[in-house]
Amino acid sequence: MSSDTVRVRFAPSPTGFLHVGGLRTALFNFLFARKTGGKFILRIEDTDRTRYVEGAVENLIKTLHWAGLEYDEGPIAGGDYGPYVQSERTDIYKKHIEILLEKRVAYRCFCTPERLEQMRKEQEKKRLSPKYDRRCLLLSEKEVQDSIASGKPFVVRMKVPEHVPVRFSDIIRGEVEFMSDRVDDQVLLKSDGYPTYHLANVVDDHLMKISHVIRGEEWLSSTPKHVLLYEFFGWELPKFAHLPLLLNPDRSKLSKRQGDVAVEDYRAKGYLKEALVNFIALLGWNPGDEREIFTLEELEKEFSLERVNKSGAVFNIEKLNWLNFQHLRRKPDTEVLAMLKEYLTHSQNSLQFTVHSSQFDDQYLLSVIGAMRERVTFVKDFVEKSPYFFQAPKAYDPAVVKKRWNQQTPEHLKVLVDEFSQLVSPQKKDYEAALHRAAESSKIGNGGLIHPLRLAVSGMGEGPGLFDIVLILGKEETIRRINLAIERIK
RNA sequence: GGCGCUAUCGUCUAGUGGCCUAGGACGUCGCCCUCUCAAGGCGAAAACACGGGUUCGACUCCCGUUAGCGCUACCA
Repeated sequence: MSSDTVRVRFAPSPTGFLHVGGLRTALFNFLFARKTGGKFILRIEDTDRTRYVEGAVENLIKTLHWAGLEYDEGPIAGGDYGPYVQSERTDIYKKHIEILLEKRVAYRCFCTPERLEQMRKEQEKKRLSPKYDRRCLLLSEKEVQDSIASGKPFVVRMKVPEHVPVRFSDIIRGEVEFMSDRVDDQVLLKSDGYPTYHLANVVDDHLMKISHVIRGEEWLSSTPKHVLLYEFFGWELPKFAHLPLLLNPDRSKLSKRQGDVAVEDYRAKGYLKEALVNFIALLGWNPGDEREIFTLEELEKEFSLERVNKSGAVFNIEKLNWLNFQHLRRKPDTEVLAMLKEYLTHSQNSLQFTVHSSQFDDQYLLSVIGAMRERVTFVKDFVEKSPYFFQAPKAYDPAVVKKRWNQQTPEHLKVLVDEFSQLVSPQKKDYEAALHRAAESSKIGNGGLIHPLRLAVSGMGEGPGLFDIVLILGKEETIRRINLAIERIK
């Protein structure tokens, strides 16, 4: 490229949902663009009509937007180098195929898929690496013209030069070299008139003035084909950076079967975009110091390709959970409140809220958030880990009953109810003092009352400070629950 | 099979020849705090794949072995 402006692209093919590996590739491209003041471009690689999925493009854009990775040029948004959807650029590819044909660095191939398959089988039998045998390269000009005239379907293949080293420099991996003999005469234009990835990719990257090709490591092996194509056209090579793969816990390439791979899945499970972005940024990249928690804005400032690793990284859900916890904790109350309300309205059906009718005012929810903040990883945990703030206990944890509840407990709690009943607009310290008085008059330790009370109001043996719970629930509800527990726990 | 890439605690990683008796984080375990559970604090167990070189000196450089992964389509 003549200018030194950084232009990078994320070029997914719309075959379904956005894969977390794809999001990572998109993120690194985005961060590199932001860091260098360059442009981040979205290009849709939909040249395989058989794999096209309805709505996939919209979903891709939606998911990228959710993650905060806004593109500067691309479908819908537009830009000076469009269209950004490859299926709308077929004329461009055809024009470039003509150039290659003209230069004799590409040729038409009339071989049928059946013959190709047969050929491959035989090569495999002889333990040769499968490679097109160049039969159609031997066709005379007349034979070619006749075949075209007779309407025989054909593809266009690149003519790979024999026995020359193909070298390129990868920002992450250094110098990489392949011998051209190992490179197949790759199909560039399919018989349906659509280009293959290899052609479309090179043509578009050049035409869109892409300065850095940042993509997954699975593309490293086909890069020689691309390098050759740039040479054929006489174009300057972009810089390459092949990112390490994301792996399953068993170190195979990240896939379904072993968990969720769609960004949508994580979003649906309640993961914050901040956590997911932070997590995948750390998969293959690190700042060089000991910081772990990053916002997207911080990543934009810190990122560099030089600090990207070479080896694959296992997608470790435990750390993602921890990051979700960290990012959730850092959110202001008002934001958490909005998320909690959103969650509550969507889960109304499965829960029967019995506290304070079915509506919880902001003040109430805010106090629940304050009490549970240190104890939740997901927004849903506010309800799942402390359901007692939303409904009276339906059952009492048997293990806790066994440990904290004895024959005298109901008597002691009755004394406590008396003490609580006399309180007027009690504060936390008032409940505490009342409990102390009740314990004293029953001649038991505070713990003998605290634990049963916790069980009575929450049904479980864990949670925020007991007096925080009682204060949040309020005097009436607390007394109601104590009486309920006395009736129900035997 | 061929070609290519990779190789530090279970996992993510720091480390660019002496600072390494290898640092941090997640997870695990223990202790402290404490009405419980968390959070927090403190601490523990836990790694340089192997073998050769190069060098006064290798986790770091080179070679080989092994292992893992990727590619090997008219898919991207």
